[in-house]
Amino acid sequence: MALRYKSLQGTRDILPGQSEKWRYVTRVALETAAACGFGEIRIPTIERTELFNRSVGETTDVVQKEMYSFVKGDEHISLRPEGTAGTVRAVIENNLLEGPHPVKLCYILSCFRHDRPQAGRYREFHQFGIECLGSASPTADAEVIGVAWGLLNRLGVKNLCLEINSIGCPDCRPCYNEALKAYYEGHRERLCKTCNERLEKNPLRLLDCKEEACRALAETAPRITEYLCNDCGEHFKGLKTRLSAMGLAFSVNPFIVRGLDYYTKTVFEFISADIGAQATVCGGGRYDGLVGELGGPSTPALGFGLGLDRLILVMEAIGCPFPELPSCDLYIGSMGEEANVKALTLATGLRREGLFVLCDTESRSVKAQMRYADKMGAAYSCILGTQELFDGKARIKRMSDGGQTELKLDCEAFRAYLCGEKENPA
RNA sequence: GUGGGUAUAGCUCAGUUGGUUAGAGCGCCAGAUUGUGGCUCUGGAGGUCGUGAGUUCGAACCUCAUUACCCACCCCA
Repeated sequence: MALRYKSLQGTRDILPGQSEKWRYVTRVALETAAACGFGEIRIPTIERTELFNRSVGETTDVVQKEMYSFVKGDEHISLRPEGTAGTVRAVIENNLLEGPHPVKLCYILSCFRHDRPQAGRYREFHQFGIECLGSASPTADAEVIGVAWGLLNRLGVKNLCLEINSIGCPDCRPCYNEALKAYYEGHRERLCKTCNERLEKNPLRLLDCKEEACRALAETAPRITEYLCNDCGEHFKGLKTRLSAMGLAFSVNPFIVRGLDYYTKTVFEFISADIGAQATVCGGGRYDGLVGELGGPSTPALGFGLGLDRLILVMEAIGCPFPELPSCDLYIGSMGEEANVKALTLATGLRREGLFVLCDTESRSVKAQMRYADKMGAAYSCILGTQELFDGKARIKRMSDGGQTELKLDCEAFRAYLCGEKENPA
């Protein structure tokens, strides 16, 4: 069959069977955040393009080649490529910083980036994120990382590596950049083509190049941890102390730099070995300059984005348990018009009592109806015909062993029987 | 944006050196004497072999192009 319409490249449908996993993961995420005081915020999918240029960074790949942007009237608009920019905009616009500090928010949203899709990378992808604004303390950093850690633990994801780094602040990073440039200048001919270009604009990026030669050079490059100013150094030390005290295993990876321009001081990633090359399940860090940059009061802040698509891939890869699907309590089959109406009214009454009840809509044979009940996984079934209507009684059948019980043909009798059986399964 | 791989039924896949009406398993629908599922048996529906050209007497198979998917680069969640 030639399909007339297909979903766009890099987008996908999440069907029943899969969607329950998403509901479970998002519920646990919001609960975990709520327990640390993060309230849910819902923000628009579209914002002014300028907002992302400003926050994510004019020179980043995300802004330069991955944003879905369009012009409507005289407005330049983009689908959000991440959640932090819109959240910070909302915080400023709604004066949340006038309230108690820190301001703690979380969200579940989809983001859009025009990348080439591959394993764990989609053009529309989903994030759970949290943002904590108004605290400069390493305690805030530890708490934010702790939320991601707590969520992963509750979901049974125990095999991610937490890697942290500090990329300094406007006081100390320029010195480090200079040191990096000086180091690499002497090795230009050994660097790959893109790294030669990166050397001018953003030397930090040379550190996470995957080319063999570049990696070798990165090994002996100056370490940012040795160039941090006193404030950044103390902050990083404070974070490590707190993570250890919380029992979070981490490693310092001096090669973690992030692709968004707004990060300062702490950056971190949770990395999986089970889902292919796109291994970062959660990434985040501090962005002390962003609120001011977007026109708000100068405010230290940090947050993370956690990729739900990748998280669920990891959970499936390592066999994490998901809650069982609700199962059908009763299938009510019927023969003939009158019985069909009776089956529907009985089902309606039982559903009102919270039971999961199916009934026939196709007027199929009894055999076909029973097959259907079996395929739907009904725990009990019953067939209504003229005899049952005449007697005011019907036999209900336990599908697991075929045992039958006669019941009065009314909602209360069925409810009492089914609930009794649920409490004391045979 | 750059590479590599793949494309046959709803799903997973066969399809011999190019040779008649293109196959299996699973799934779906139905039947196996009266109104009862699972196991078994039988039957049915469902494919212009991703799309478009070309080579050939003849193409699912060979060539080219194109699209989509998968994987990797890049980037990041």
